[in-house]
Formats: sequence, structure tokens, C-alpha cells
Amino acid sequence: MKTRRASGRPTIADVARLAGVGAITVSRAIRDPNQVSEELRNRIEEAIRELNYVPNVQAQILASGQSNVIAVLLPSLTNSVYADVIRGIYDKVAPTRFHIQIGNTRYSEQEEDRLVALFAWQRPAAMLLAGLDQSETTRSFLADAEFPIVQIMEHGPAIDMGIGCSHKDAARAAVTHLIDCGYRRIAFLGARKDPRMMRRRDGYREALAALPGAKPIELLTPEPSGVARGRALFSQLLDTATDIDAVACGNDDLALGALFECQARGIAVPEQMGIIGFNDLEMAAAAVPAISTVRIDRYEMGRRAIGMLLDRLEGKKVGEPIVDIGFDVIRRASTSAVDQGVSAARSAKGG
Amino acid sequence: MKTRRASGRPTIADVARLAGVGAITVSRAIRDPNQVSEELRNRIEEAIRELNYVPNVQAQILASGQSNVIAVLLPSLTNSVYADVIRGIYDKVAPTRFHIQIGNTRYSEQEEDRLVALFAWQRPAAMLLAGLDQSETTRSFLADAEFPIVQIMEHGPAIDMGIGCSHKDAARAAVTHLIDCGYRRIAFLGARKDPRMMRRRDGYREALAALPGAKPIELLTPEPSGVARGRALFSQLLDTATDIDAVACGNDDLALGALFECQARGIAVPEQMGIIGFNDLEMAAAAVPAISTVRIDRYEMGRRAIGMLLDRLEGKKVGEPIVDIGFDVIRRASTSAVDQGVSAARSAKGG
DNA sequence: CTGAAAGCGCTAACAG
DNA sequence: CTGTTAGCGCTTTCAG
Repeated sequence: MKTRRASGRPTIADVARLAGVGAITVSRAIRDPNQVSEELRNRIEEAIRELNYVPNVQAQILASGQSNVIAVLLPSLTNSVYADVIRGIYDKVAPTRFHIQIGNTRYSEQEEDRLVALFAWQRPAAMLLAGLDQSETTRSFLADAEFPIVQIMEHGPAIDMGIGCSHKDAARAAVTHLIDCGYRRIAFLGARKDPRMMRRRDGYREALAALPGAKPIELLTPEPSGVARGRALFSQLLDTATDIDAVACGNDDLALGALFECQARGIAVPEQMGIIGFNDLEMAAAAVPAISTVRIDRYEMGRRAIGMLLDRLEGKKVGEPIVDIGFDVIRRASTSAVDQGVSAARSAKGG
Repeated sequence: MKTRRASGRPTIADVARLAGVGAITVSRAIRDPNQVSEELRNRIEEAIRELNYVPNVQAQILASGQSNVIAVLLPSLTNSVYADVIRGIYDKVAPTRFHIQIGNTRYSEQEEDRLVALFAWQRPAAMLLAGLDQSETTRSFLADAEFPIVQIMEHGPAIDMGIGCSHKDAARAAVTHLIDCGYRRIAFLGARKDPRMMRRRDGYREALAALPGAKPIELLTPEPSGVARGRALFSQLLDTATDIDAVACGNDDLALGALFECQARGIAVPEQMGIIGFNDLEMAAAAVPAISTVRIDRYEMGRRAIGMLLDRLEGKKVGEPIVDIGFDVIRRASTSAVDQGVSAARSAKGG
């Protein structure tokens, strides 16, 4: 007889034997207790407790063909922005039968293509992606995937479902806030050049277009973002464009860097220089002066994205497949109403 | 005939049929190509490509009894400290057959107990935990687990393997650096009160003990850390202990908050107040003045921790099971050699 | 509501 | 080096 190395832990058959029922009844008692009479159910639960039985997930999946994996592909695991999203994702998934499988695309389209294909072959129950800018290959590949897909961060045409906001609108609102404060020579600082960053740049351009005579002053680097990068970029900008009176930063890291550079150069914020960031990282509120920024509820976005997937997996009717989660411009001291000098500039330039 | 809903995708039997070999040969060709003759191997590879065959992981695991899951339990997914560790973990695991299953213990021992039990039942291939302070229940439960376990962050007696450094020694070195710079009335700021934080506090005490006549001035809150928290705590401290000339912060968030509070109050750093943090977050170097801190290579720690697990899983001999990854005190402008006023204080107080 | 049989897709064991 | 057979632990199908 070919005896096989059993795992040693109790199986459903052990429970069935102890409870004096068939294995399938135990299986039913576990998955849908209502299908089993109360008496048997009690006997089974007793046996489960006694044996310390825990179902073998692999066997469940193999037999049922139902995966319990939700694939999550994000461009960064370090960036606080995604850390908040991840927290929301995990919190929402924790009480369910599903597990998260995270992949790091490193802001690379090729890597995203590779991971989407890799994960898709594992037949996940669902998939979560960041952004709307997947490659054509990946979009068409996923378009006829049989699992639900949600794209987060941005608001727009999604493959299946989506939740996020318009980064262009958000940046436009931020820059408009600078204009409302009286700033007139407004620059834009960007890094990494990922799709969201470029859309914020576009929003900056749109806002400036509404300001007669204003010309875009932009400095973007493909290099990763960071406080040090923000400081260096802003320093470079100040050396070139000497007459700027405000800077819209593509994120709060850059904004904090810009603030530090102002401190280092003795430039008064907000009097001589207005600064606004993006993302509302925790540090922004504590800075001196506190940095104005744009807030998106990333934790909630992560939660709701998973919620949409779960609804679909449970066959529930999902409401809107494309959700705009919105944003808030957070006004703080770094963009206070300007002093007379700049007010003068307003009347001079803005008319 | 009871026909069953097949998943639709090609199975190993399909490949075997197309290649004209037995299923097991395909299985071998995939797992250990050397066991199969070159001719068959080529035919099999050809068939795999043609059918676009991808092995069913669940079936592999079920049949072999070999899990491919490495459970990772961390106290936070948001904290940059763990984000770096996570990046190291994922980078090291990516090219292997293993997957990471992350759990968030939220700095709670109860939650850690719960998740360890939950994950352990799934029979992971290995487990990674943060810190050495698991509950007695969990420690003894894991002590006779059959999978390898690595504990990261701290250096000390581990359940199985460990990699990290002594946070007490690191903090002692940081405070000693303050003393070497001439600071004499040194306070300690802490938050969250997790085990590492308390060990840093102990290191602070040890360093002060070496300073004749110095008394600890400590302010710790059980609340989560953050820049705003650091600012508030330091403000509270300044209102009470008016004569402190330096502050050792349990992490860089708090240190940046302390720096901001100094800026808000017009306290000159480093002349009137020395500040040192912990962790060397990216922002610390870019602050004005740049903040001194303690660096631990968290990315490398994550990588090596997984490396230790992989070595064990592959039956390789692991070198030292308990690794001290060390730390570096990073000296920056926030703790520059002090001016005459403080030098005077030194001779007056330090003797 | 309950059960026996069949089989998910793969691999360990044994034999050649 | 290759194949046959049995079976991992569970759930679906079909029959009561």
C-alpha cells in the first residue's frame, strides 16, 4: 500500500467521523450552517472544537475553483500615499475570507504589465490597480478578464470599476487658491513624472490660463520625489526665475523641501513666497508655517475600492462603477492672504 | 457520468498529451528540469508555450504539502520605518516561489496573538515578526512551530532567528553624541510607547547616567507618533522644563516636530537647542538645519531577514541565527558643536 | 436535510 | 530517466 505523507492535522473526515456524519455535512455546516439541522450542526461544532480542526484553504480553493486572493498592484510601497491606501485595503479585507497579494510596480509600465500577467494567471478573485494609464496590452488583456477590477487614485474611464478624483481639477483648485490669495508669479514643481503628477501639472496650467498674462514656470524631474529633491529643485528654480512669488508643488514632500529652502535663504513664507503642496501628509500641518495642500481621503479610497470588489464578488449590485471621491483644498498659513506688496502686484498684473 | 466543472484552463495532463509524455514528466520538467532528458524537456516546453500552460498553485501546494506563503506580521503599514522593511522583504521574495502574506498588528499584543494563531493555522512556510516582545502565549506557541521564524528590528534572544540592532545602544550613542557636542540639560521625547521606544528611552537614561549630576527629563505619550505630536510634546516640555538645551527624540517625526516648535518660538537650533532624532527618515537630511539622527538599514534588514528564512527553507546552513545589523549616528547641523554660552554651561554643570 | 461517489490539478511513492 | 497509481483535503454532482 502506498501510504502518503498526510499533513498530520485533522481533516474534514476526522470531524465527520467524530460527529458521526458524512464529510459533506461538515463541509456544509462550515460554509452555510443553515443547510444543516441544528442537532447535527451542534455535534459538528463540538467535534471541530475538540479536534481543533481548521479547514485547509488550498483544498477548499482547489475543489471549489474559487480563489480567495485579491491582487493589489501599486507603484510604491514606501510612499506614504500608498501606505494609507494599503491600510484601508487591509482593514476592509481583514474580516472577509479574502487575502491580499501585493505587487510593487515601481512606477514602471513594463513592471505593471509583467505583474498583471503574472497575477492574472494565478486567477485572483479580483484585482486592484493604481491609475488609469495601463499599457494598451494590459488594458485589453484585462478588459476580458473574468474577475472584477477596480482602479484607484484617479477619476475617469476605468477598465471595470474605479474610484478616485481628478488630479487635474484638484491641482487647478490649488493653484486657483494661490491666485485668490493674490500671488501672481506662480511656479510648478514636480518629480517622478508619473501620470498623476502630469495631470496636476496640467491643472496648474489650466489655472494659470485663467490669469491674464501669466506664463507657466515649470520645473519637473523624472527622478523620485522627496523632501531633499524638493529643496534642490526649488533652489534651482529660484536661481533661474528670480521673480516668482508662489510655488505649487506636485506633492507635500516637494512642498516641505521648498519651505526648507525658503528658510535657508531667508525668504518669508507666506509673505514673500506662497507654497501649496498636494496629498496632505501629516507633516504638512505641523510645519512652520503650516503648509496648504490638497487632501484626498486615501484610506477611505482603499476601503471603498475593496468594498466595490467585495460587492461584486458577493453578487451584490454595485452602485456607481466609477466613483469620484473628491478632494479638499486645505488652506493654511503658507498661503495666507498676501501683504501689501503683493496686493500691489495684483492690481498691477491682474487688473 | 458526473462531469465536473473544469476551470477551463489547460492542465498538466493537456501538456502531457500534447508532448506525448506522462503527466509526472511534465511535473518534473517544471520543477527540476535536470531530471528530464533534453529531448523530452524541449517537447514539453514547446507544449507549455503552445497551450499557454500555467501550473495551478493551489493544486501544487495541496499535492506537495508545501506552502508557499511567508507570513509577515508588522505593527504598522503606514509608518515609513516599516514601509522600508516591507520594500526589502518584497524585493527579496519576488524572484522566489514564495508569496508574502502581510498582517497588521497595530502595535497591539492582543492583535499579534490573534494574527499569529490565525496565520499559523494556514501553515505558512515561514513567519516574520517585528520585535522580541511577543506575549508568553505566542512565544511558546511559536517555539514549537515547525516553520522557521525570524524576528526583525531588535537584537537579542529570538524564538528562532533574528536580525536587528540594540535600540538601547543606538539611543545611548545618540545621547552621548549630544553630550559630546557640549549639551548638558538633555530631555527625551517619546510617543507610542512601543518596546523599541522604551528601549531608546533606556538608552537615553544610560547615557545621562554617565553625565555627572544630570537628571532625566522625559516626556512620553502612549499616543501615536507624528510631527504634530512632536511639536505639541516639545511645546509642553518647553513650558515645564525651561532650561533644557537639547532634546533626544525617539524618532524623526518627533524630532522634526521639535524643530518646528523651535522655529515657531524663535529658538536657535543648534545654538540654543540641540536636536537628535532616530531612524534617519528622508526628511531629516533636508530640514533646516539638517537633523542629526540614528540610521538603521531597514531595507537591508528586511532583505536579510527573508534571506535567512529562504536559506532555511532551502535546507541551506544559515550562518549566525541572531544577527546584529548595527546602526550609525548621523551627525548633522542640528547638533553642531555648541557656541560659547553652552560651552560655559558645560564647565559650569559638567565639571 | 443528508450522503456516496467522483474529481479539482498536481505530486510522492514505487516500479521499471 | 520515465510512467503508473494513489491520494493531498475538500466540494460538486446526483440521488435519496
